[in-house]
Amino acid sequence: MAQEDKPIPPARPERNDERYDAQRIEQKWTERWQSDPSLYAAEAHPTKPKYYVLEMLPYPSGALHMGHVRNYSIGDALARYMWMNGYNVLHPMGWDSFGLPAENAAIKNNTPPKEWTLGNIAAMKVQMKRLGFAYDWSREVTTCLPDYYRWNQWFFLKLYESGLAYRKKSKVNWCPVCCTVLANEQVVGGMCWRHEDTPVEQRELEQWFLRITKYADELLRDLEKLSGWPEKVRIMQQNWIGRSEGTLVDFDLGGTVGPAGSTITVFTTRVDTIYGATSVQLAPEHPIVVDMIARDAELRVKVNELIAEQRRAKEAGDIGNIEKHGVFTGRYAKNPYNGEAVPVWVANYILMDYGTGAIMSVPAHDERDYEFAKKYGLEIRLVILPSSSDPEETMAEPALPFTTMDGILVNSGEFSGLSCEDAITKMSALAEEKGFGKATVTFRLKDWGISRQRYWGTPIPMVYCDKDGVVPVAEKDLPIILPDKVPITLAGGSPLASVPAFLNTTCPKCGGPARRETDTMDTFVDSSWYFYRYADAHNDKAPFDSDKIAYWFPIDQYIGGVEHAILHLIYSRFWTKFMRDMGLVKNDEPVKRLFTQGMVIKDGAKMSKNLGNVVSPDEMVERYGADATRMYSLFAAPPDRDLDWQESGIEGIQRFLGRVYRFYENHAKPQDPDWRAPLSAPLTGSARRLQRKLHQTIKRVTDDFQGRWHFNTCISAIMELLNDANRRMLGSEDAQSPATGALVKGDEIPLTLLAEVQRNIALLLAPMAPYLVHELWEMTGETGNLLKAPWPKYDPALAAEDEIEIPVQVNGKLRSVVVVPAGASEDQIKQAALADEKVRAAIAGKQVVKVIVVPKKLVNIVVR
RNA sequence: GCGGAGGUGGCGAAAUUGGCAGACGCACCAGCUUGAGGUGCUGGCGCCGCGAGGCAUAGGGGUUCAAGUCCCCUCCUCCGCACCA
Repeated sequence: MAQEDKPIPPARPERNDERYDAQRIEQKWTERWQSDPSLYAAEAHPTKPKYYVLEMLPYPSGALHMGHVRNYSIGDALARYMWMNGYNVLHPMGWDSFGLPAENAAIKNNTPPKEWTLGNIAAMKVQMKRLGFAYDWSREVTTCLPDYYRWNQWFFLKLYESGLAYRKKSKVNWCPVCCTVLANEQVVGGMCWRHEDTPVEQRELEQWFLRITKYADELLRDLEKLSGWPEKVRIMQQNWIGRSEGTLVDFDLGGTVGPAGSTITVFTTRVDTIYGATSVQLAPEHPIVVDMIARDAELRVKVNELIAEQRRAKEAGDIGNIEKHGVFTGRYAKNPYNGEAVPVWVANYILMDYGTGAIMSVPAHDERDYEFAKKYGLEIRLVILPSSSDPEETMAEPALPFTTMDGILVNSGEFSGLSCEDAITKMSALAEEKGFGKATVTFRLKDWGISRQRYWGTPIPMVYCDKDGVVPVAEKDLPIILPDKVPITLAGGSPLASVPAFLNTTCPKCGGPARRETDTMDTFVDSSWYFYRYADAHNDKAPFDSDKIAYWFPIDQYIGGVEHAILHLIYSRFWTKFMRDMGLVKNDEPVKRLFTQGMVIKDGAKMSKNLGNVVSPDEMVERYGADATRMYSLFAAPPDRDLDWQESGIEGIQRFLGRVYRFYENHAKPQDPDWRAPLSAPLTGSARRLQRKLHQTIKRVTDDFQGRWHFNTCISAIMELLNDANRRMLGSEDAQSPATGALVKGDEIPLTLLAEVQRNIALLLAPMAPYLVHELWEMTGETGNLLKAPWPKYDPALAAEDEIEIPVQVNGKLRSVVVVPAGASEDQIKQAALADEKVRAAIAGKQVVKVIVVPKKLVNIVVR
C-alpha cells in the first residue's frame, strides 16, 4: 500500500485524491450506531402508517452465508426506503435456534448445545451489525430460550384443549442419521431433507400430531387471497394440499377374513367408470391384506415381496416408476352398482397413505390400470365413449386407455347415455342413498407430526400418569425448562428420557408419580409464529398483546428463500388460522406480500463446501467493505433471479463507491455561501441537462423501489447520473473560482446545482449503502438522522425533455435520427423526418406508400 | 409425465405499454496520469465487411408498417410435484 516515506505530493486545491477507505468509514459509523440502540426502534405510539418488513430469521449455524447477505440486503433496503418515506417501520431479527446441528456439534466438540448456539448467535450478530443492517434489536427473538419456547408450550396446551393436538401410533418417517422422526414435508424424494444421501426408514411410533387437516380447505381457499405472493409458491402449496374430489364405494368381500372386516372401501375420482371395474387392488399394507396373510403363508410371502419392492422404491425416491407387480388373493368383492364379483388383488403401486389404500381397477379408462391389466391378462371393459359433435365419431371406439372426461357412458346400466360429469353426481348420490358409499374429498396434506426424539427443542408439556393417563401440564407450571446437563448420543430414543430429574414428576391431576413426555417439538413450531412475538417481544403474561398484533399485522412484506415455500409458510398460515379461531389475532393470513429471492451461486453452481466455491461474507466485508458487498448483491442480478457471484463484479462496485466518494471530496463545499442558495434562474445548456438527468434519476430509482424491485437498474441509473455529472465537470476545474465556488468554464454548472446532485445521490443510495452515505451526508454539512431524511421527490417538469430524438425507419430499417421539440405534433415530426437528408437519400426514387408516426417514439416510412 | 421459471455480446445483465436491441457493470484493447501499481482518467468494444452496408435476442414458422416482447411448433437449462387412484 501507500509508502509513507515518499514526499507528499503538493496539495491540489480542487482535486482531492484521498482514497475511499471503506474500512475507516464503516468503523466510524458502526461505533456511532452502536452507541444509539434506539436508532431503528419502531415507535411506541405511532401516529404514522406502519410498515412491517420481515426477513426470514436464520438458523445460527455460526456464520452468515451469501444467501443471508442477499436476503437481508433486500429487506434492509426496503426498510430504509420505507423509513425515508415516513412509515413507522418494524424491522426485527431473531434466531431459529433449536435444532439438530447444535446436538451434532455437542457430540463432536463436547460443547453443550446451549453454549454452542448462544456463541454462534453472538458471532452472527456481530456480522449483521458489521453489515449495517438496521434491525430493532430490542425485539430480538431467540427461540431456544425459555421466554420464547414457553409460549410454544402454552400454544400446545391450547391446541390440545381444542382437540387440535392428539397422540397417535403411526408409521413414521425415521431418519437414521438424525435419529428422529420427520414430517412428510421433511422427506424429499425418499431422503431426509437434511441428509440427501440418507434414505428415510419407516417405523411405528407414538407421536403427537397437530390437526392441520382441519384447515385444509381454508388453507387452499385462502391462497386465492394472497395476490401478493408469487404464483409459483401458491401453486406449490396448492399441490401440496392436494385436494381431490371423489367417491367412496364399498365393495363387499362376502365374509370376513379377520378383524379388519369384510368391506373394502375404495376411493375413486371417476365413479362414472365403475361399470368397467374388473378388479379391486389393495395396498400391500392394507389391513384386510394383513388379515389375509395372517392365515395364508403362500400369499404372505408374495405380499411381503410387494411390500419390500414398494419400500425400496420409496426409499430410492422413485415410487413413480416402480415396475408394477401384483398378486391375486383368491377372493372376490362385489361391485355394489352391478352386483358383479371382481377379483381382489394386492399391488405394489397402491399406496396405503393416500385415499383408502384400495382402488377399483378400470383398465379401459386409467393408464395404470390398463398397464396392469395387460400384464396380468385382466379383462378390459369399455364403458365410456368419446362424445363429439360428429355422431359417427362418437360411436367409434377410442384408443385405450381412454381417460378424459369428455365422454358418454355405455354398458353402465341405468347410467348409460349420461355424460361423465352427470354420471359422477348421480352415481355418488345413489351410493349415499343406498348406503354403500358417498361423495367425499381427500387431501394429500396430512396432519403435522411434531414429536422429535431429540434433546435440543421445546419440551412437549404433557405428563403420563399410570392412573390418569395422558395429562397436560398446568398452565401455571410453564415453562417446562429444558434441562442443561443432558448426555447427548445418537443412540436413538429421546435424550431427555435419561434425565431422571426431568423425567420423573407428579401428575397434575392426582399428584401421584408420573413421567414427563420426553420428546421435543419440531422446530417448525418455533418458526410458525415467531413474527408475532416481534410485535411484543418481552411480554411475560401472554405470547403477545392482541392489540399490538392488530396494529402491526399482517406483515407487509416477507422476504426469504423459496425453499420455505411449503413447510414454513404453510405451517405459519395454519398457526395464524388457529390463533384467529382462539381469538388471539384478527387477521386470517400472516403475510400480505411474499418475495422469494434467487439463490447465490458461484461458477454456475450452488455454493457448497463440497464444490469449494463458497464465498465468505466476512472476507468480502474485509476486502471491499459492507457497502460494496451489499450493493453488489443488489446489483449483480434482479433479486428474484439467481445471482452468480463474481469477484470482479464486486470490484466494479467498489470502484463506483470510490467515484461517488471522490465526487464529494472534490466538490463538496458546504462552507461556501452559495451552497444553499436557491437556483436564481431557469437553467440552460449543460446545467439544465444535468438537472434533468437528476430528476429523471430520482424518478427511475423511486419507480423501481415502488414497483418491481429491480435494484440492479436503480444502481445503474445512479451510476449514469454520476457519470453524467463527472463528464460535465470535466475541464471546468481551471476556471473554478474558490471565491465564488462557481464552476464557470464552458459548461457552467452552478454550485447550487452541484450541491443538489450531491445531496440526492446520497439520498438515493441511502437504502443500499448506508455507511458511505452517512459519511457523505456529514461531508455535505447535513446533520441529523439520515433515516428521517425524506426520500427525494422529482419534479416532472424538470425531468421532462425539451427536445427528443426520433428514430426514422424506412421499411422498418433505421436510416436516421431527427431531433424535434418534445411537444412536436405528428405532422411536424413527419415533416422533419421527410426533410432529413439521409432519409431523402433512402427514399429517393421510390414511392412513399405510408408514413407511420408514433409521437415521442419513431417514424416509419413505408416505400415501394 | 404434470406444473413453473428461464435461454439476449467474451461474462453479469438492460430494453417496465409491440416502437433506435445490448443501458449499467465486468473482462479486453488503445491512449493519458503516476517514481511505481491489483491506482486514477479518457476513448473503443455484438458479429461479418476496407467501405457503403448486411446479419443478429435458442431454432423454425406466423401476425404487424414495426417483434427480444404477441401467436403456433421444436430444442435446451433450472426448480417444484409425480403411479395421489
